Amino acid sequence: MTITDVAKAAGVSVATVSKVVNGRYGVAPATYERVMSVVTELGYETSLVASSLRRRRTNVIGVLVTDFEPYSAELLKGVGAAAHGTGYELLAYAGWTTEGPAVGWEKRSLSRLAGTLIDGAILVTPTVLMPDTSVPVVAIDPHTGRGGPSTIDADNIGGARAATDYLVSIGHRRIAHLLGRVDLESSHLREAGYRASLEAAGIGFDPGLVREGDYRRSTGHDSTLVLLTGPEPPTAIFAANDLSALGALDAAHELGVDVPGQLSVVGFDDIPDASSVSPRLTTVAQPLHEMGAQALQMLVGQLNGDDSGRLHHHLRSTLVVRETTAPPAR
Amino acid sequence: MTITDVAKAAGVSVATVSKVVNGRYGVAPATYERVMSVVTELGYETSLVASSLRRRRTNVIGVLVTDFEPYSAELLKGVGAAAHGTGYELLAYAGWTTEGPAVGWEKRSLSRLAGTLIDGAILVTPTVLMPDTSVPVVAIDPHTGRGGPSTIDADNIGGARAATDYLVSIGHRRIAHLLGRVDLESSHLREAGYRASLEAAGIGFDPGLVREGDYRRSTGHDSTLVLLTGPEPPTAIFAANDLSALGALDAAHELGVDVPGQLSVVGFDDIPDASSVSPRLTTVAQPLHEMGAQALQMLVGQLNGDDSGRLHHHLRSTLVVRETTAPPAR
DNA sequence: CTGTTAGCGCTTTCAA
DNA sequence: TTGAAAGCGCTAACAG
Repeated sequence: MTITDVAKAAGVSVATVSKVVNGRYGVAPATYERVMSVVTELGYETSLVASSLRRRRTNVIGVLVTDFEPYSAELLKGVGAAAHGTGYELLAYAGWTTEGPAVGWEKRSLSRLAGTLIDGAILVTPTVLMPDTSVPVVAIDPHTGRGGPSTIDADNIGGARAATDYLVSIGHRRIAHLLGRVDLESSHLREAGYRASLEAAGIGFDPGLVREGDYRRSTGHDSTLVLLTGPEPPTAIFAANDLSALGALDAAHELGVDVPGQLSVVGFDDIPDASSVSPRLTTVAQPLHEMGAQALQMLVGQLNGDDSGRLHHHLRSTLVVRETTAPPAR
Repeated sequence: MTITDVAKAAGVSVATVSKVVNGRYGVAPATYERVMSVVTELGYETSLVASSLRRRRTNVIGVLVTDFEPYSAELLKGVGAAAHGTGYELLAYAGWTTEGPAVGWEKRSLSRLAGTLIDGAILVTPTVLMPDTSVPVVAIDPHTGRGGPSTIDADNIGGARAATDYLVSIGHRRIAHLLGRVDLESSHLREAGYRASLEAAGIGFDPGLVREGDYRRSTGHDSTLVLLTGPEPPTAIFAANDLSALGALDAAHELGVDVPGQLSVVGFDDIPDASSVSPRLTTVAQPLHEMGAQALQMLVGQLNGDDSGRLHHHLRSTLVVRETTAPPAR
């Protein structure tokens, strides 16, 4: 079902059909009617691909993610809600298909889509700096806070500080940390918050208590297994995100370690699963919906030419105490 | 940054670059190296749009949704998880931008994307029957169970029956129902389950207790307001989905009606919000992740030519009793 | 082994 | 008011 089929059926040229479909001037009313009736009868819709190749704008905004996991799904809801009434449609693209290295996926995705399919992009957790992009871009939880595109993130260092402070306040001294993805700024900031808290409490930093977490459930699981079976296991774990915290919970369960009786666990993000697992996860909440919504608003602003320059929005993060934290067993 | 730029920089023809990039035979090693070095230096990636226009396959599967709301986001996670390792990339498209009628949105989206951008599509809650599609299609929670494409859904009638049976079992007699989207089969089935339960319990059907819910929070809210301020308010509400159930909770809260003390509420779907609101929502859980995963597997099967014909998978739904249900006040 | 050419579906000048 | 033709970026058939 192409424009050529419609043109043939209506007995006019392809160009005329294009004009009718796009509401251009210079078409006789009778012709307009005839073409339109054929269009509705055949159910023709202009191909996004073909028209985007020729045209400048598509009115489609791309949300580029590595994967559709809980974190990006939450952001997506926020982006989606904010997109209503803006006249833009949304296209979410998961561009990392296990082949090749994850680092740089957003460059590939953006190159493949920008300039043609999408008018602008929201990059979720991009891993590299992209100085020159062909379309407006807003990054959520980016590699680095400055120099690149406009960014949105939550208070990573403050959130991590609050989480660790809380663990200290209820009596923990041996507090482990599961690192995030080392290619993301958020990961370093959360570690920094963790360290700052220990230092403020006068607790010496023990490198043996810091392990990779990678923001992934399986990695969190594996590292926790190592931690708990070591000579001097921690009494609490602060994981750089909820997914790896859930992995820690998995490992504790596997070893028969009671949470929070023998081990406290704190995550970061507050994805939906955090409040539905049992026991419910204590975590640092980021306003994910709002972050998505603000990203969309910033991008639409840029697309509409509100030249407000590079923006960097920092949203608040708040500790949510649930059921995976308790004073250490003595 | 187009293929022409690369060709120019490498001093070869566009066709040669294409061959190198796509790993075709018939390129001298020296040429290959030179072109490749230019490609990496310039960071060139082939445009998905342009290549899809010319080529047959794109290795991209489209997930077509009206909107990124909790229900479709959960499905998306399941689809995403199942897509790993299949060699397909995922593209989720939200095609309904408030302009024009919602009914038929999937036809428009599919026409715009199919044949060029995507090799196959997963349609989430499609509203019309689509007899002839240009690409393989799997529908989740479709308009109608038979005759169209392959489908996935959960036990709607059994779930609704279980929900209403439970309300009856704890003593409710005046049980209202918030309808779903009338263009979806699931909505009718859930109403049928509700009615069957009433009949089995010997409770007369009262049309005044059935109101529109539309699967939306705001509609659920409005209808509940009407219900609760009427002459003979219900003691329980079975909403056709969680979103409208949350709307009912909003309304009850607004009127100072205690849930579950003065009003019981049951939803359907078990979206993440159901277990994180307060009080936590009693609901009928659908295995959303699994539904998404199965949809992807079915579609990949079709794309790979496993001609197993039209499939119709029915998954189980289970009542999850939480905190919004209690015996009626006397 | 390399380049020329045609064409995917569409929009947009520009002539007729 | 209409249509012919060029071209968006790319791939594939075919010459050279």
